[in-house]
Order: sequence, then C-alpha cells, then structure tokens
Amino acid sequence: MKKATDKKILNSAEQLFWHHGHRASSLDKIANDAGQSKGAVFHYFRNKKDITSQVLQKYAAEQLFEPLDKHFAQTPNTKEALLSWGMEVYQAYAQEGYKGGCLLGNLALELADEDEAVRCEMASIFQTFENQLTSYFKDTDRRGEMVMEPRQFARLLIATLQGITMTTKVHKDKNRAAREFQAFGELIERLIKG
Amino acid sequence: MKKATDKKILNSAEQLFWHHGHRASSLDKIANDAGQSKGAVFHYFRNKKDITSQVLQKYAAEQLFEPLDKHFAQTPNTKEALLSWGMEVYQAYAQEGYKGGCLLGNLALELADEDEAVRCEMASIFQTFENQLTSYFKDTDRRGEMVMEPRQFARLLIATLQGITMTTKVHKDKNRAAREFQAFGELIERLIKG
DNA sequence: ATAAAGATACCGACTAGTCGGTTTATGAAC
DNA sequence: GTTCATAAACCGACTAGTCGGTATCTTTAT
Repeated sequence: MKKATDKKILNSAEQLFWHHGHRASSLDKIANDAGQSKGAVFHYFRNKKDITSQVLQKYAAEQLFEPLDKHFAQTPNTKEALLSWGMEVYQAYAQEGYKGGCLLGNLALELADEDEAVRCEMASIFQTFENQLTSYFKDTDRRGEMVMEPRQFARLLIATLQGITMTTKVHKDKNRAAREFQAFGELIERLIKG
Repeated sequence: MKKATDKKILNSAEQLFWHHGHRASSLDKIANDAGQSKGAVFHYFRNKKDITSQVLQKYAAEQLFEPLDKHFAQTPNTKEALLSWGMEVYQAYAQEGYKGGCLLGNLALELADEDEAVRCEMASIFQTFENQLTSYFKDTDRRGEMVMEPRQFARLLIATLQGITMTTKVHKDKNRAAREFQAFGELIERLIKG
C-alpha cells in the first residue's frame, strides 16, 4: 500500500506529539520517523505550527468525535452509550500501558499559554466535543432523566475523563486505573436516572 | 529581607516550570530570572532533575497540602470545607487570568512518560493528597453522609478539579470558568448528603 | 510518438541560536 | 592560604527553519 508522503509525516508527528509532547518532538525526529527528509517536511508544511494544527484536527476527528458518535449510534440508551464509550477509552488506554493519554489534553497544558492560535483551535475542539455530548443529552433531559443540566453534565464528564487520564498516566497501575474508571462509571450512574 | 541564593533559584524554577513548562524552562533562564549565574545553579543543585524534584515537593506542600488543611481546619462541615477550598482555587486561578493552572498537573502530562523517577515522585504526591482528602471523609462516611466510597470520591474530586483546570486554561473565559467551577460545586452537593 | 518545458517532490548541507552541563577564573571570608 | 560562593567562558549536541540543487512526473507542441 502506497502512502502519500504528507500523510506519513502527519502520522509520525501525531505519534511523537502524543507520546513525547510538542517541544520534545523535533522536526528532525518527525522527518526521520516518517522515513523522509527535513526538506520533504517543509515541502508539505509551512512550519511546525502548520503541522501542529493539522495533527490536532486529525486527532479530534479520529479519536474524539468519531468514537463518541459510534457508541451513541449503537444504542438509544444514553447511560449505556456513555458507559460503553468510557469502557473503550479505558481498555485502549490500558493496552498502551497508560502511556500517552489524550493528545488534546497533553497539548492543552503544554501550549495553551504559549501560542494563542493553537489555544483557540484547541478551545474550539473542546467546544465541539461538548456540544456533541450535550446534544445527546437533550432527549434524556426531555424525559426528565438528567440530574444536572445537560451542558454542565457534559463539561463535568469531559473534565473528569481528562483528569482520570492524567492521574492514571502518573500512577501507571492497572488496579488503580480500573478503580478510577469505575468511579467515572459511578458518576454516570448517579447523574442519569433510570 | 535577604534571601538565600538556593531559595531564589528554586522560586524562579517553580514560576518558570509553572507558567512555561519544564522543557521550555532552561537552566540559563532559571539562573537569569533568579539574578544568578549558571555556576550558582550547579553549585546548589546536582542537575535539572534535582531542581525539578525540589520544586515538586515545595509546590505540593505550599499549594496542595497546606491550603486543603487550612479549609478543613476552619470548619467541621465536610461539604462546607470542600466548597470553600474549591472557591479559593477558582478565585486564585481567575486572578492569574487562567494561566499556569496546576504545576503538578502540567508536569504530570509533560514528564510522566519521560522520566520514571519524576513519575514516581508525582504519583506519591497525588497519593498523599488523595489520602489526605480521604481521611477527611472518614467521619462523614461514619455518619452515613457519603454517597460514594470515600476514596473513590476523593479520586473523583482530584481528577475533576485537574480536568476543570485544564479546560479553563484552554478557554480562558471568565463566564465559562465560573460555570465549570459551579459544576464542581454541584458534584460535591450531590455526592455528600445533608 | 516524441521532445521540450514546466511543475512537483524530495534531498541534505547549512545557519543562527539554544540546550544541559563542565571547567576555569575570581573574589571574599576565615 | 584554603575554602566557599559566584561568575563567565566554553563544549558538543540539538533546535527550527532556509536554500541550492536534483530527480521525477505532467503538460504541451510538433
């Protein structure tokens, strides 16, 4: 299978940003990892920011928006969809040995205070994800099954999942990780009725 | 007031790590910021890791353990203590313009996968904080006022607060920040009875 | 069909500057 | 005169980004 050079570079950048951070991932490393030269990198991208932006969009679509939609497409039950989504996140993370975590969260803490353009882009991704989640709660809310206001609950879920991803990354302990994600499940159980 | 050179270096390192991250804070910048030379830095510290470790311990004591203890010393009411603690975190963060966030959280995502020794140190700080929080819930639990198991609730609070700190740092929006911390308060209200 | 012309893809050496860390020099205290 | 505290010069490795050049496609003219 032949892969376009720019896609290869983007994939390498995504993996390196994800697992070693933005600053630690030099363009030399990205080029090398993609089996390309630095010249090729600058042929396809204006600069490192350009790569960062495209990686962010790619990650958001593939790792955040699509998986969430998938789980809500599989069942009309909100609670069930959230729990199976959380379970998938947990299992994927465990398989990686609790390394990497969430690329968006990592870049958020690393770059939000350093680059205003990237900050805006990340804010927009978080906002879109929150809207997506909130929209899934509308029907549930109409049936009177939401304990909290839909948008506030969506924010709480996003924040909590990011926080659990962080603490799990630090502890790298299987039993502990299971308990943390169990707490996430409990949160859902207690804040959605039925 | 005369300040010891090593304290000055440590303070500069803490501020730079906090607001620009570990990798972005070079030893030259730290020395410069402290009004000292690089020679002085290596006179008082073995290397950058040594500084990192000491900054971490200093931050944990001053910014995490002590403030929490303070709020629980002021009132015997668990819910009240948690809410006033959350309010202080929120106000301090707002005053900083939602910059920096939590030094421990920032370094956690930046270094947990890169340096095993630092990872262990951070894990231990998170663990101590969790134990501290859990211990405050013991009486509350004995009175049957806890909806969740104390330790699980402590983990949820830590994760959620870290997550809110992250999203707030990205959005840098006053109204949004107020709503996010309001959700944190709602979480406490709903998971502690009385 | 073929050759010239032009665009696209790619390479790797190079620049100016930064990194963590070392070494050497200096000045003061005792 | 020796020891501690600080400064400053320095090292090799690494950084983002530039640039001159080449190899390979695509288009056009004949």
